[in-house]
Amino acid sequence: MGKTDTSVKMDRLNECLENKGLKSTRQRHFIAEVFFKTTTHINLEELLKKVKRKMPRVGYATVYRTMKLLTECGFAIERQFGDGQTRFENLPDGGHHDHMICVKCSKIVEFQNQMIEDLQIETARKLGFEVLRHKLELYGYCKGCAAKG
Amino acid sequence: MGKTDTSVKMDRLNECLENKGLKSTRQRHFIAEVFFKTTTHINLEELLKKVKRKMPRVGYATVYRTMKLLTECGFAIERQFGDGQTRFENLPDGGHHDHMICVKCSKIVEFQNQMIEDLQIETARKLGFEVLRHKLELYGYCKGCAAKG
DNA sequence: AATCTAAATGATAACAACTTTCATTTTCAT
DNA sequence: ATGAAAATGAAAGTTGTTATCATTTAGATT
Repeated sequence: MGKTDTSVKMDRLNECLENKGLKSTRQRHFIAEVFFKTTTHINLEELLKKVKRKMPRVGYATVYRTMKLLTECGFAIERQFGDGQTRFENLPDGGHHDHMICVKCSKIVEFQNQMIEDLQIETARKLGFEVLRHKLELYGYCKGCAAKG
Repeated sequence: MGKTDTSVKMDRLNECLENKGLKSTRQRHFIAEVFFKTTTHINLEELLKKVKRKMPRVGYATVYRTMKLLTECGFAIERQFGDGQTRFENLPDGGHHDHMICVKCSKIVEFQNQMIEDLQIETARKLGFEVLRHKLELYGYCKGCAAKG
């Protein structure tokens, strides 16, 4: 068994810090580590809580700044699902994906459809736009909630 | 020449107010009128400014409440493009549309592609989701900005 | 037309999430 | 070990949104 996914990311992060001339601190490392292990769309409050379990003295500002850094370095993606909170998600290994959000139970399901992506680029091109990134969210009822009513 | 688009909407708004047992006030009428005439994705601050030009005593809260009402009644759609502000857009006559946002000059272009919409519904269905509404935003360079570099 | 009552308004306070500031602590090159 | 530059943590400041409350107004009822 080789290196874990998280430890590979940690190496890449250290590299990134060095390139930017930033210092390698215990807090940054630990916050990044905790974040890399998440699989949900976590907000700062929740992430801070997780971090504090092992490093109780860490403040909100440090988590905020670290996530800003991880976003800049391309490790995290910021998402806003309309509830007024910014959520962070790990850059998915399997490339970009989109989201379906259940308006009843708030379940978030990820999906990917290459044909939609291609059509987006094509549609944009016709209008003279060059697409860098996009955001697609489907709101509706998940299987369970649709069944109930 | 018949009724203007705005005056038709005003009639429908009055009907809607009556149905809800709400009062028909000068402020509500004027704010709605100003909003109906906009073609951009306006935020509350900007809308308030426009309203104050003719009714200087109107407060932020009234504009806020009126837009909430117009959204409930289906006259306006709330949009969030990630800059931390809620923007309002008139319900388009030609049905739903999506947005392309230039990351350089902030230009917003609207577009519509039925095939993308169909694919969304189809993709969702495969995952047991029933789509009520969606949000699709393409971020990139507009014609002008792409040309400049 | 005057009166009444519930609703709307406008000023302002409260709130929530995000961002900055600054004194203190830590990293890391010397 | 030492010192300069950067990071941290606590707290204050921002910004946009929402709620509160005394006053005003719409519209029904005398």
